[in-house]
Amino acid sequence: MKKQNTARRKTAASAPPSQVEPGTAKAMTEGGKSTINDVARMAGVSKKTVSRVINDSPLVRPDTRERVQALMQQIGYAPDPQARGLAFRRSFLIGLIYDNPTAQYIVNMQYGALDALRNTGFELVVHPCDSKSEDYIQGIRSFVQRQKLFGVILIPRVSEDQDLADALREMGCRYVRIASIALDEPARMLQTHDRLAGIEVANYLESLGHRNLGLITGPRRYRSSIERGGGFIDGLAKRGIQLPADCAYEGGYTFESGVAGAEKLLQRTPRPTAIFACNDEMAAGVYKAALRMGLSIPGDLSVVGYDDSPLASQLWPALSTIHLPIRDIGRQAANILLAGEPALRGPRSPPNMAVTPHLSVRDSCQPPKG
Amino acid sequence: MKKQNTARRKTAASAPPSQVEPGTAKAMTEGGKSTINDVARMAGVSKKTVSRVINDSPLVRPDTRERVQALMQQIGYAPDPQARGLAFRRSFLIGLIYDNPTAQYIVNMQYGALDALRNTGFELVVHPCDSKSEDYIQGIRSFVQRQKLFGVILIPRVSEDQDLADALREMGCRYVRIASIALDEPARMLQTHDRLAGIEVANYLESLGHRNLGLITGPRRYRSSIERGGGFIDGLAKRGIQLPADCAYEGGYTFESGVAGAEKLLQRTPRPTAIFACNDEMAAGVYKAALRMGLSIPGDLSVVGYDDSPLASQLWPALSTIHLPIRDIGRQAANILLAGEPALRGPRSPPNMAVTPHLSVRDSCQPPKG
DNA sequence: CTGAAAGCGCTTACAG
DNA sequence: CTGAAAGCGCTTACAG
Repeated sequence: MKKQNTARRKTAASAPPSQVEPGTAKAMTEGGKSTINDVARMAGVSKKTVSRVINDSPLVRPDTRERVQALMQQIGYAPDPQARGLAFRRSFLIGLIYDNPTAQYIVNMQYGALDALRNTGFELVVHPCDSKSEDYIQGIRSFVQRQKLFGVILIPRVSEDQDLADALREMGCRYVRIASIALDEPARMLQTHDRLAGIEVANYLESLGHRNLGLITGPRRYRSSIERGGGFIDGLAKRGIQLPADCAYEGGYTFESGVAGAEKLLQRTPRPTAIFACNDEMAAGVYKAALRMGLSIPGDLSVVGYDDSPLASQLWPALSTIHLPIRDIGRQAANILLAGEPALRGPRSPPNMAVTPHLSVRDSCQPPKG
Repeated sequence: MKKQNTARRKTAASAPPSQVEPGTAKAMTEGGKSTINDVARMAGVSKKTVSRVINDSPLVRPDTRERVQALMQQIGYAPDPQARGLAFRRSFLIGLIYDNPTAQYIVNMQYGALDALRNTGFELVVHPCDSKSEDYIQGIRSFVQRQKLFGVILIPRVSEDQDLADALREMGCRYVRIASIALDEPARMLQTHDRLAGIEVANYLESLGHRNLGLITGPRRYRSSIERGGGFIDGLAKRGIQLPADCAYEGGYTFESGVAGAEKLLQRTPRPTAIFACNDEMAAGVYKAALRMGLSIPGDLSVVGYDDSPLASQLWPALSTIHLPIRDIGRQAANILLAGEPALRGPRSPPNMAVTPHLSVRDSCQPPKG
């Protein structure tokens, strides 16, 4: 057997890649996909050696590795993720866990994660959930265990739940949390720095000359809301403007809450000349309230949103808003999860760099009248 | 061995479910998940019998089945999808394949599919693609084969590609096509009847008194565009109104194309008093163009959209639009895929009923002036 | 650096 | 109706 292997090896090594023995080549083309056994037989090595090549083990002679790799390439062999997973006791699936944010956010995050996963042999499994439900962590737990997930990506608001993170860690499940501040160790975090963006909005509106400002935040239980609104308030304070308590309204990140918030804020005397809504949906609500009251944007009221969703450029006038590179965030999150994974096949996606939100200026702001 | 099994069986059968032998129970709790072997041992049957219970084979005595089922329930046993998949030569994954429609559409479709998949042991893997790219079918082909997908759900525009459907059929991969008309046999189709919706819009606007109408369609290569626009034209014709050729504009389902289309249409004499845009994004573009020209909605111009995206209710005035039960469509599509699958675990989702779009009337239309 | 044996947790023939 | 054997396509110890 060993002799035969050696003999075959020589044949294969001296022959150009296109001249594989016809019989063997046929055996693999007709039955559908080829297996590790086909590769081993054709390369004249044991399947264990092929396995080592697949998994980038250093314990393979360079020329053996090259030969096997060329052969795999040639016959289009790719290891079966299920078989590999069964032996590894884990799958090659990555879960994307989220709780009801905006559709555009989710879809872009998916695109980004898939950018990083392309040609790695990993796939993305989506798992929406309801973080307000009593037993949602149990649902995630069984999802992770049943599928033996390689890891999960956590999006706000679930990413902010420490109980969930603890549960995952206890189960030995890798995870990355996408959140506005560092809630976890760096290897498990991707920060979006929402506070900086809030400060930038404050600076922008102050520099336009606005002194009477309004703020519509998201729900208090969202860390992002606290950071965005807090950054705004701090930014104003640094420039000598104290935002009165009745100039901040707690919204719910929904269109309707934006309408309600604007109606409340615009009744105040003096009337605010600019409003920062902590997401675009609420900013659209501000548009509705203002237009209904006969106020023009930006003539009578400047508005700034957050997210740069498609909505922002589809409103009229187009909304100035904080742009978040969500797709890139998704890519980086998946990258962090895969970092140091030897079983990776194919090229890696570009390296990670700090994520920074920035203001995208459109047509919804101008200096206040008079 | 056989005797021992019989003896054990009696013990287990006579003991209440809560009194499993401590030793055995412990063996399964400590090591993490229990396997088919644990269940077999504890139930005093062979693993093959347990397998039969799992797969709902009729070749099991009712009382044996019940006993095994109770035990599985009690110890929280669930078969490993990877091992099962390896033996079955297919996975328990369902692919959602789509090409760039609106985010809300995709996300709702995912929710719907997951509604049907909940507690079935199947998971949803997302796979966006680019149907304009030369080799996108090859990409899908390798995705399907690599993951040995159980089946795929095809969303417009990829669902309309006959080459893709042929490729999947040839590979023996189940699929469901979501499309406006019957492109395939019923077991592989879910119709959305876009033509009916187009007719409904025509009837509605005609009944309000509009006689000068404008139409902004999607791209010609989208079947949905042809159906929506065609239905509109036919509906008008049935009521005695011929839509002049220069009153129909081919858009691209994008905001910008809506702006461009409206600008073109509104230059015409007599000016249209109502415009039907074949999706909400383009309708938002019509808003922008009209407002910029100083026309009020609905005072000077009535507008109808299609999709009932969040955008529709966030515009001001709120947009009247065709509502599509997308989540339900997703659920039904997954249901069709799973139909007749014996390996299903857990309760099925509600049965399928015809999907019908309907007009959701809001504030963007009124009778024409004068 | 390389390989033969055993095993991951299930299932499909094949017997009874 | 039930079970023992072999196998799905990989990997992990264990030898050499």
